[in-house]
Amino acid sequence: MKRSSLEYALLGLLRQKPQSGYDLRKAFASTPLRHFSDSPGSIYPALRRLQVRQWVSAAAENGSRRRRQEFIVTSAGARALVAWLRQPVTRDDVIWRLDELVLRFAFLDGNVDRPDSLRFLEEFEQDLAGYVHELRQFEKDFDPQHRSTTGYMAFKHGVDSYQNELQWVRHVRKEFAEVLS
Amino acid sequence: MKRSSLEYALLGLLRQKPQSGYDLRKAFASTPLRHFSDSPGSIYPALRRLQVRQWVSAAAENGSRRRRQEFIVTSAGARALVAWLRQPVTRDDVIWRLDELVLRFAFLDGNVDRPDSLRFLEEFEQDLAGYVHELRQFEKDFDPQHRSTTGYMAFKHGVDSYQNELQWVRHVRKEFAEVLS
DNA sequence: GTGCACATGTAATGTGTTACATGATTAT
DNA sequence: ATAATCATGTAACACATTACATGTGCAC
Repeated sequence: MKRSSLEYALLGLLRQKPQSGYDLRKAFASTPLRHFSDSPGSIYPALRRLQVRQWVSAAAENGSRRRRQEFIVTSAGARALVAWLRQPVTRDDVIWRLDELVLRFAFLDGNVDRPDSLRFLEEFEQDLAGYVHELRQFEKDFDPQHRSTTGYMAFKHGVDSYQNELQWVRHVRKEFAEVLS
Repeated sequence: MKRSSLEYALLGLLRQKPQSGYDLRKAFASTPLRHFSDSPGSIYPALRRLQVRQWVSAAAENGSRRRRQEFIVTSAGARALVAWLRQPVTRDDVIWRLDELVLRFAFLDGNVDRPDSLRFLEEFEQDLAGYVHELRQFEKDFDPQHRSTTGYMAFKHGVDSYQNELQWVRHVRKEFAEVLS
């Protein structure tokens, strides 16, 4: 069940617009975001996996003689994407897969309805707030003497990063809540 | 040459204090930070690799009859760690390996001198500032209509994250510069 | 005497990275 | 003509994850 986030990223992009592997590579290369490699060695095999799983289907384009295949998301693929988006947000997601949560957020639009989006953000905020609280607790308890200075600073910076993330989620959630009411 | 950051994380921790694989696992499990798994399947093989490369040496402990081996960093290992820390910071590091840069920062203490630390921070700030500028540029240029709303928000959030990171680096660099002068 | 923490490992699997490879079309 | 871009792929390699496996010492 646990698929790589690259596969979902491809699926999400293909939902927005059917395109070729090359197009997707360019999207990753030009979009300054999201840490997906534009190397053919990652994207083409991933597309192949999606195709085998029948989450996308390939249509050979013959507009030009140049070889090129566009991928489109099948209905099964769309269901899989929505299921991924609708998954409950867990504490582990917040700790280990924060990037994936942001990716899920990015694809909410057009794939799930507003109540679902709001629920996603509420869970996100809840778990993130809980984790930030834990980190603050840990920060208070531990003895700064035992750590190196830069080590301690790096730790505090980590906590601040999560705090910033939390502020963003709160802000976004409020926006969503307003529009809904 | 490109070693996994897990290996350097282990090396850095072992430099701070010789300890066993189990101790390191506990450190990863209890420290709420840095996304290293505490699974034996990652740590023990990594230690083995370090040992084969002679960056650490294992000393069997026989204080108790319980089996346990402590690892200590060899001089070659220490040199490798320092070489890793002293590497120039590149744009690619900033984009693809930000976490590794923070990890390097955490281990500066006790391994490189202040001028080297300062140089690290200067390069970090430079490259990060350049990248943030690029992102802002990209943000201005592209057409918000073509993207989904949440997609656009996620992008802006990404930029903000980098901006926050930059602020932190600037702040830390100033602290370091003051102490040095 | 049973369960828990200590302590170390291996095997299967999936997947990302890098490098290599091929060929078509367009621009200069 | 030749370089750049379009377009797709494979192979080798390293690595992380997960699950499984084994055994010791201590506390209750």
